Amino acid sequence: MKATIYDVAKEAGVSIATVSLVINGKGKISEERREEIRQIMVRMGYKPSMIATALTGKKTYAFGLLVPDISNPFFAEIARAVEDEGQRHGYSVFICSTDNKDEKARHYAALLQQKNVDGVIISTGMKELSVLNPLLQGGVPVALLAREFPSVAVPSVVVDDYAGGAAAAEHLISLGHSRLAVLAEQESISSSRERVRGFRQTAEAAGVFLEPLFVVSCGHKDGKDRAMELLQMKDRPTAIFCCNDLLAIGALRAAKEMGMRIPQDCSIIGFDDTVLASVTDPPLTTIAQPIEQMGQKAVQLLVRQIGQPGEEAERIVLPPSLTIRQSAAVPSNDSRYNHLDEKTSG
Amino acid sequence: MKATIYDVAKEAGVSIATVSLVINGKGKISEERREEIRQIMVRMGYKPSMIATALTGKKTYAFGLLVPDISNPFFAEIARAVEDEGQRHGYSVFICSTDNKDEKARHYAALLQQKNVDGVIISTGMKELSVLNPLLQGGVPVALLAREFPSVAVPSVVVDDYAGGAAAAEHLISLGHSRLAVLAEQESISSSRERVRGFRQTAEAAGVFLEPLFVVSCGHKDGKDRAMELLQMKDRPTAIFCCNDLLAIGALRAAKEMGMRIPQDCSIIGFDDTVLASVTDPPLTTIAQPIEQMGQKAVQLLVRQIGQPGEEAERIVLPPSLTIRQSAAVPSNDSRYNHLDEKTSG
DNA sequence: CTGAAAGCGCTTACAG
DNA sequence: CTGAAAGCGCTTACAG
Repeated sequence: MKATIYDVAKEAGVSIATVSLVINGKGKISEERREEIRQIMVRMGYKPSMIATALTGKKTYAFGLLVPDISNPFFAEIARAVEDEGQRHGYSVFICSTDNKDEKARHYAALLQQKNVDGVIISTGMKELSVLNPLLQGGVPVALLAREFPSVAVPSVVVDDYAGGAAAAEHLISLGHSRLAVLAEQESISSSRERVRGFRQTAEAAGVFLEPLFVVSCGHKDGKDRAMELLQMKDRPTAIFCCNDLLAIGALRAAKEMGMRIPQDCSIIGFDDTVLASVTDPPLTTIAQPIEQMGQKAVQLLVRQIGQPGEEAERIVLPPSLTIRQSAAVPSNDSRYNHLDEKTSG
Repeated sequence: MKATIYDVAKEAGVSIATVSLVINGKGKISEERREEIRQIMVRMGYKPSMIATALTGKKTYAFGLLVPDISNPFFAEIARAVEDEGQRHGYSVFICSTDNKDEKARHYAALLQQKNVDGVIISTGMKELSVLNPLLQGGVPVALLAREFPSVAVPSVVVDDYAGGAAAAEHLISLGHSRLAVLAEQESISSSRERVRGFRQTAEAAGVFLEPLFVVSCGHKDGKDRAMELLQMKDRPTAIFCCNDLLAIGALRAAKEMGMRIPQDCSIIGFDDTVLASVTDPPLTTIAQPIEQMGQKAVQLLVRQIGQPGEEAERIVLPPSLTIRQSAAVPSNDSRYNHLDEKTSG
């Protein structure tokens, strides 16, 4: 069997208390003894059992990461950042894919509590408070990542969605577009609403108003269909702002199926800047989220909370940035799809 | 604080032993008492602490998943499959990205052992046995997923790499290609070697021999560069078999940068069939791995081992399948890139 | 049918 | 400078 603290104590001819003290670098023990015991530990291949350590009231050095789906590239990248930063602070992470279902989220939250995790990072959408509340009441530190829940004071890190939407609008308008459309996520997703709001207000400030019919929200799978409807309207938009890259890819496909060329016949701009964006054809111009930084900040918030519970809930807002690739360009008038008047800027 | 078994015992007026028995559905306890105690548990919101449970010699209901990088779509999809099947059996999973570095793998392996996980699924490349051995010697159940380590008897699930390579060759040859190239992964990756072997032998059996210069192995980042070199050779290949989708994407880019059209000027075929494959332009024809099934089988192997240690190490080989999209086609002679004799079949 | 007691592998006051 | 003892929240024989 694996060596326990008793084995090394016996081997060293001391009590387990002494061994415990050297493990934790505590107490006043002669440096010689300390070193001697350390040697014995490595010789015996002794590693303290973290579960015993945890039972004794200390931490489990594990936390949970709730995401909609770990196989979604955005969350996979988030997970990597969280894992690395967690590791840096000594934590392991449990992955929990919820498919954005409150029920699954609740189930995972309860499970994580039973496992006595030191905290949980929530990056999944939640309709109800019923997933957050048990955690909060159980005194489990929580940090929100790329998600918010207005009514509760929980530390969170988000990208400035409004600014992201604004940047998209600015780019499109500077390119000379004036018939703008938006492919949004479900109404319930606050980040998506903010992106649309930023996009709309910035466009309007520039004198470009969004046709109500041109702003549509999509479910998980119907991005392509919605985009196609958009592109089939008369006086169709010359540019589409998509609230995430997956949606943008749907739009790309819709356009391709209709025989349109991107960006000549229609500009498309995405949001997130995951691997996918660099791989599509054409590569996506998109609003980049600082994914790595977001993951890092989230675990830092969580770790701070674990260290000093009851701290004030900080809210970190990170700036997005525009990544220009090739899916957005100056609108052209010579395409067979542009049979309408276009006020092309300079 | 959270309720403990003592709290519910007191509330129910029984001993903690009795409560424990009803928790575990053991012992002979009158159905009324049992039910009464159950009610009390739900009323008090009592959930047994899994860490105490684990200390008592039972399981932690957690296992580790070692992958090169969770943000790599292939492994992200693997992780999702593993998570779901794990969940189905009552296990949570720790993610561990190793970047294919033995040192990181060893570190994670040791950590997982300290955390007393019930097992670990290894899906990361390892150069040395030094990562596997401590686990094996520590009696930690292990299952290999999409990776093998010849010299040790560990349950594993892999795709039939040879057959995958063969399928790629068959497809390309049936399309009429005769100047075939291969973009392989590092020599050390056994699955890649097998794919190349299957590809080569099948081609040769059909009378098509691979130019030695046309078989190159790439590191993590230089797929595009290697592909470009390939495409710049005189008598350049008309088709490239890439040992994973990422490499194929590199080849796609190389071709695009050189002004070549895919598949008209060169056919490209990948391996894996992750999300990426369906998003590129043109969408990738690729050899699909049954990712979900692989993940499921791996956890089943692991769970079986946890249940009955010392079982014989089973090796499960799953068949790959060809997913035809648009990156491979009949070689054309009219391209400016095809200035050379081509024996185009039928 | 149910309780007392030991034990899992640690940590932490408390003595000395 | 170091040890004896209690305790973390459970499970498991062993009695009765």
